This record gives sequence, C-alpha cells and structure tokens, in this order.
Amino acid sequence: MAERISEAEHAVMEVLWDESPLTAQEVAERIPSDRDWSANTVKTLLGRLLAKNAIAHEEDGRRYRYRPLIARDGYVVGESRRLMDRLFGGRLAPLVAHLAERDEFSDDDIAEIEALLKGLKS
Amino acid sequence: MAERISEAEHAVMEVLWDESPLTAQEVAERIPSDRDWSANTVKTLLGRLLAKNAIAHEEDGRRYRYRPLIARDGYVVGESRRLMDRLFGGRLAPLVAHLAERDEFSDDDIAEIEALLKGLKS
DNA sequence: CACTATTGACTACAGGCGTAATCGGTGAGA
DNA sequence: TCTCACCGATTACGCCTGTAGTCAATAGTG
Repeated sequence: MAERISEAEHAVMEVLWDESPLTAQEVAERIPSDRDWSANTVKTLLGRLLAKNAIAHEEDGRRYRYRPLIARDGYVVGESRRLMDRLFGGRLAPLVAHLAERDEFSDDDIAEIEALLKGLKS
Repeated sequence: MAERISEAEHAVMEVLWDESPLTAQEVAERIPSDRDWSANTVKTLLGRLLAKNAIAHEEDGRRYRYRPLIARDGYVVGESRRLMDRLFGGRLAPLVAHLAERDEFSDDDIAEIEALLKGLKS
C-alpha cells in the first residue's frame, strides 16, 4: 500500500501528525527551522505525499488543507521493524543490546523499559 | 566520515563482515539469492564501497580481495541511533514500547532483554 | 601464437530524492 | 477594471541508487 516515505517527506508528515489539517503555508511554517526549505519545497513534498496516498487534501476556498492518511504509529513501527529485520534478523534483544552497550542509558531509562517488559510478560 | 552506505551496498557489507577477504566473485556467490544480482552489479557495488572507504582491496594476482574497513558494530549502532533519533527523539524506551506493543515477543525474548538491562544498572 | 574466459574499470540509464523556479489562475485591493 | 499577491501545478535539475552492459587487459589453453 503506502509507498515508501522519504526522509524529507517524513519531516512533513511529522508536522501533520502533530497538527492537522493545515494549509501548505502552515506546514511550511512548522517545519523545523534547521532544514530551511523554501515554501516551494514544502509544496513539492506535499504533492509527492498526495501522490503516495500518505496524506489527503480537502478544498478550503482557494487553497487546500492537508491531513495525514496514514497513522504515525503504523509508520513508526514499520520503520523500526525494517531496521530490526535488516540488522538484527528481526530480533529486538540484540538491538537493545547494541544500543545499550554503546550509549549510557540512565537508570531511569532502564527502569522504564523494565516496567514495560514486566507488563508484557504473560 | 564514512559516507552513508545504501541498502544494496549493505548487503555486500554483510557478506564481507561474515567472511573476508573475498574476491568479487566470491562475494557475488554469497549474496543472498533472493536478490539475484548479476556479477557486474556486485562489482559496481564493491567499487562504490571502495570509493566510500567502507572497504579496502588488496591485490592478489590479477584480481582483488576485498575486506571491510568499517566495523559492523559501529555501522549497526549508527543506523539504530539514526532511527531512534528520527522517530523517538533519541529515546530507547519508546522504541521498545512500540515494538513490543505490536509484536509478540516471547517470554524468552523479554527475559533476555531483562537480563541485559540488569547487567547495565550501575 | 591465436582464442577465449575472466577481471576490474568505465559507462549507461531509469527512477527517486532534495531542492527549487516558473507558470497560469484567481481573489483582493486600488 | 488593472494590478498584484498568493496558490497549486508543472517543470527543472543534479545527485544517488539499483541494476547492468561494454571495454580493455591479461592469463590460461590448445
């Protein structure tokens, strides 16, 4: 279904997931300023996302308001799993292991995950 | 430093991480058969990886043997973190949460991660 | 020595991506 | 009504990627 969303397109999706519907201009305003895109760039991306059926637009006077069609959750899980599959044979434990080994997670982080896991045990 | 490695290039890296040094032909033989690449395709990818300084080649008669220059671990951690940063504000807990929520991890998986975390607590 | 198979280098080429300029329509103000 | 600003649509364009074909050198074979 949903064709793959590129990095730049994803930035637009994040804006819309955070708040929608929005006009093209409003989206442009909300794009994190560090990637400083022209308004045109944002419109192009909106167009591509429309073509990919990742968002929809409803007419509103002489402009459109855009709204996500796919849920952030699904996207996020999909991307995470792609990575896990590619790098860890689909297993979560090695992912956690690798990340934990390199980065220092605080005891709080660890506790949070532990709590999470506790809730999962059947 | 290491410029970004593409999906196809990554498949080549996995082969070399698994065993090296290898000739181009040997690499081609070891590429998972589901992506059925011509030998030329593999050579192109090796060339691009060379250009990116991800691998090196040592002469061996009239052919080369290729060997990874970057470690799998570093790559894997880097990619994982890119994802975490992009999707979860750099936090591991939500990543685990999302994946765990959707997929069924076995009690063994969970136990494995718990053990891991236990080892990390300072 | 002539011929062929192999090898790396170079070239190709379509499609996606990042980034944007330009065009054509139209509503709002002068 | 004329002009201008704004909007979406179209076009542009260079780079990366996936996938491979072609070329030139050379080593092995008959």
